Amino acid sequence: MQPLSFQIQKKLPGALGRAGVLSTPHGEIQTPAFVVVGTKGTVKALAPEQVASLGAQVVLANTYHLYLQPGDTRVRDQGGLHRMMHWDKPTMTDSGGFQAFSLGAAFGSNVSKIAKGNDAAQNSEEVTGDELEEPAGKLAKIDEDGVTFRSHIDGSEHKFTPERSIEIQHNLGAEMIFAFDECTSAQASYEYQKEALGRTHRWAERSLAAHKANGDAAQKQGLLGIVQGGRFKDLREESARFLAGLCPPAGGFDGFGIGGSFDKEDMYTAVGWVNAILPEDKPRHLLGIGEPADLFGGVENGCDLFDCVAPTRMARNGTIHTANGRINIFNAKFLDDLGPIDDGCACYTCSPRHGGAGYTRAYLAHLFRAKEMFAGTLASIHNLHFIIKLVADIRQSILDGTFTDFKTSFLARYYRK
RNA sequence: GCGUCGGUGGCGGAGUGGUCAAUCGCACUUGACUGUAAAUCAAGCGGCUUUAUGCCUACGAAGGUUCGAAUCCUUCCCGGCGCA
Repeated sequence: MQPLSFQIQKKLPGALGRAGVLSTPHGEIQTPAFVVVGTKGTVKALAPEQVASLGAQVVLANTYHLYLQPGDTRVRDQGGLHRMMHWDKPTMTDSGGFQAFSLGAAFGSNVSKIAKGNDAAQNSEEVTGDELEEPAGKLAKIDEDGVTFRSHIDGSEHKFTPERSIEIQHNLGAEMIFAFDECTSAQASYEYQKEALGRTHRWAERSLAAHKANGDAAQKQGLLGIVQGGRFKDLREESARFLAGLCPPAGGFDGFGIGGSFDKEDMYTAVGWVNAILPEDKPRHLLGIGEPADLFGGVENGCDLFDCVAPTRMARNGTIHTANGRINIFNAKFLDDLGPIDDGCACYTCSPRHGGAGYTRAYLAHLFRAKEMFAGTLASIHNLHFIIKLVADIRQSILDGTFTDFKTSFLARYYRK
């Protein structure tokens, strides 16, 4: 009995994209879908009912964070992630592999997992390996066995191995869990990416073995293996082949994650390299990606699921998605703007009610400047609605056979200058 | 009226003879944010330009001392407090 089953409904002609349905023990997910991030067992600033009302189908929490706080056994003893946070739809947990990056190579710097322009290692002669660039004070150290973290909360030391990550994820109880991997920096050299990839593959085998060793959990939770390889075609393809090879007809991974770093310019191409190789009948989750253009590119190149902190983080920081592009609600011009946040949007924040229009830009500008908590709530509702609906609309356009037209018109409007 | 303390950039508040266009905080302006270390972070914030170890104007006002003053002296104006 497999915990996850994936049915493709319609494919995008001449491309890797598809619309489908992913069945889980907590219900179905219509794919492509945007997964809302709720790192610590809550989508920041929102009640679960609000998250559900936005059309969210899945929430992703984080292994490292919940292990530290409140502790995975406490989550288990509260009935698991669903019951603890009052979310009865599907959930996922990330393995903690991203924290190997964010608390390791990226700690104390501005490096993103997306390389832009001159960020890439080939343009930086300084970067020849992992050690040279590592910032002082970083909180994660990687070795063959796993990652040693110092808690960002109290500095205490903790070690994650593949086996430990899976055990914690079993305790948390999401129906989709991830293999423990090493998320690398976009600034890492080819040599380092190759070395890290080998490690990630060995960790994938260990994660899979640890998962299958717990027969009870393996019945209820699906394990997704994570493809790495940075922005290098040969490494990405090697990774996809390796993980696919761990999937005999009767077992193996229940789906795949595509993680790590990319060049902004050809992220979609890189995703396509991988998805051309991964088994077609299992879901593919593009980890940590959620810009509108990237969602189109990811879907077109065969991804079914996306999660990203961007909608909620940007919302809390005052950047708001509109059909005509992003706005920064802090800009002085919005202080007296009595117009809607995003004309035509149907979210709670934008919807007319009480005999009037939705909340105005001027009101949000005020709430943000006044540091009122409701600002983050209203903006998070809007941004999440925007992105969730975008992915749902992309899905519908695949079913309708209008994907290309939809993509062209949406992007032209959103990114026009 | 007498005494006393004080008047610094939008606000609060450092500075008490040179390295001061003036620490810092707030406010303001603009950016950034892609498996959340993030309701965070970064830059700017007197004027001008050839954007510079540049020029000008500035620390209540006016004079003065000094090579040099936000910093010292004198007078005036304004405010707090105390005494009448």
